[in-house]
Amino acid sequence: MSRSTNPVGAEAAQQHPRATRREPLSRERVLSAALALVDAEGVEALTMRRLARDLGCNAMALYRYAASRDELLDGVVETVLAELVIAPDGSGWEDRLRSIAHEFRRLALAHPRVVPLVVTRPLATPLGLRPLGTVRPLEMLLAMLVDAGFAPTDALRVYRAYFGFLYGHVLTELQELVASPEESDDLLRLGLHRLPPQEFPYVRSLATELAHYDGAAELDQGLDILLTGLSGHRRPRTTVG
Amino acid sequence: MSRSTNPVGAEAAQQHPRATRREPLSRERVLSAALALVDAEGVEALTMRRLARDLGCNAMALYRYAASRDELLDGVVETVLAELVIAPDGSGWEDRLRSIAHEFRRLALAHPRVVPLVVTRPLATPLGLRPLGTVRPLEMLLAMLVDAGFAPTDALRVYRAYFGFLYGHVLTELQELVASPEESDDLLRLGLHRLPPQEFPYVRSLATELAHYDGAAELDQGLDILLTGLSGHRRPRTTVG
DNA sequence: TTGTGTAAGTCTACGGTGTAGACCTATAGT
DNA sequence: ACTATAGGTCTACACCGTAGACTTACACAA
Repeated sequence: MSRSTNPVGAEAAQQHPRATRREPLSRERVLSAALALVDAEGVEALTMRRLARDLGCNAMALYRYAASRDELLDGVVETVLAELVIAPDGSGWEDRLRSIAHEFRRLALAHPRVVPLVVTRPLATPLGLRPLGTVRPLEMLLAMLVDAGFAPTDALRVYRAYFGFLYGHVLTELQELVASPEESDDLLRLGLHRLPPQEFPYVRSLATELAHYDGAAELDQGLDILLTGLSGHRRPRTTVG
Repeated sequence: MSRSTNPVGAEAAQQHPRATRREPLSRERVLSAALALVDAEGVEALTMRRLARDLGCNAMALYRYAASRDELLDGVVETVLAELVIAPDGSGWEDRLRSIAHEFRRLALAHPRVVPLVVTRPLATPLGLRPLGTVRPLEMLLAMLVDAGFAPTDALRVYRAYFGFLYGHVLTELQELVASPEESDDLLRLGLHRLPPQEFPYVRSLATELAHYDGAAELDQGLDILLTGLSGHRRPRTTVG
């Protein structure tokens, strides 16, 4: 964020609406407009000129707040991830992981067109060079797990298994897109009628199950498997009652 | 660089283009060149003009073999996924899932820059409208699981959990990118020195573990958890072995 | 032979893209 | 009053995907 005026002098924040045609730009305003645009029309719609138009400014003005389009995309990811609230203390680490997982799923469903960015952007950038907001969930989860009694190394392993599972679940759930929601026939809704019947008998026969995916339930089942597996394999140093 | 390959003049009229006409284009040739380009320089390097240059033809010629750049990307995904060999019968479903998982991981490591496409492209297209080569693994796994005694509905659930886990693992493993492989210090290799120490104590302290990720081992541990979990929760109709 | 249809590839052009660099302009600090 | 600077604009460039018309080369019927 921009460094505000020093608290030494009187706050000179007198802003005259005359001075600026519209309320002034800011990184936050730019990023939230960018997120809105991606949510509404997808990543490819986020161009500098288009975003500038939405904000009522010149395209080049955006470069004061993001060094490039790529950094803009990173900023969008950061903005979404900042919404991920880590459940407060008071419950065991398993319950907290459960809660965070559902929170993450909620975010993914709220911003489905950002998900590709979330899972993909980190692949291009080494950990230490990523936007801080992207690394923060990792740090917070490690802290939580260590706090719950895990040795740091085990905490990292749990984190990896857990977040990998989470990414995978979200991707899987979002893949169950319906081609034409208004269509009543499940086969048609998913476009499955275009698959050669003799080559894809099972996929076609599972049209109904494919069309109705209870993501929350499936997430819970996965968490059951994962958490009991993690508890069984490597226990925290201290038992958390 | 002359017409040495085809001395007979009967059907060897190939003089006009500035570059010597090599063997004719084909969808396979185009896609394999596209894959090579993505492997070498990343997705953003795959432009029509650049690919055409690599193939020694005009950019517009490519449209005879792919309707658009997007379809080209789908083709690249299909090409990679076609390499995924499903283990033959003779072993139990759990062993086969294990083998396929390692095969998938091998592919991901062999084509890291294609992975974003693999996990991301399906999000844009409903199941039935995807390239057939993309749906084939789903069909094959369903067939295998049903063959192993699962009810189709359970097979689908297993598939979802399994492939979700697989996607997640691969994404997680590929995220452990080293900024500068030649650097000896783990902290520096991952660029972790740029993280504020007081805000990211755990991430920084785990530099060594982050830099040395035994992906195969972690995959196996995850598979252990997943498969025992799956066996425990929903059994096949008939007991195998 | 000639004519014709067709597939493969080329050329040109259009509207769009990210962004470098020069420029403008209103304000803050001296 | 002067000037430095931050915020925003303008212009320009190289590149992008691709529509549409054009050029071939060749198979085959007459």
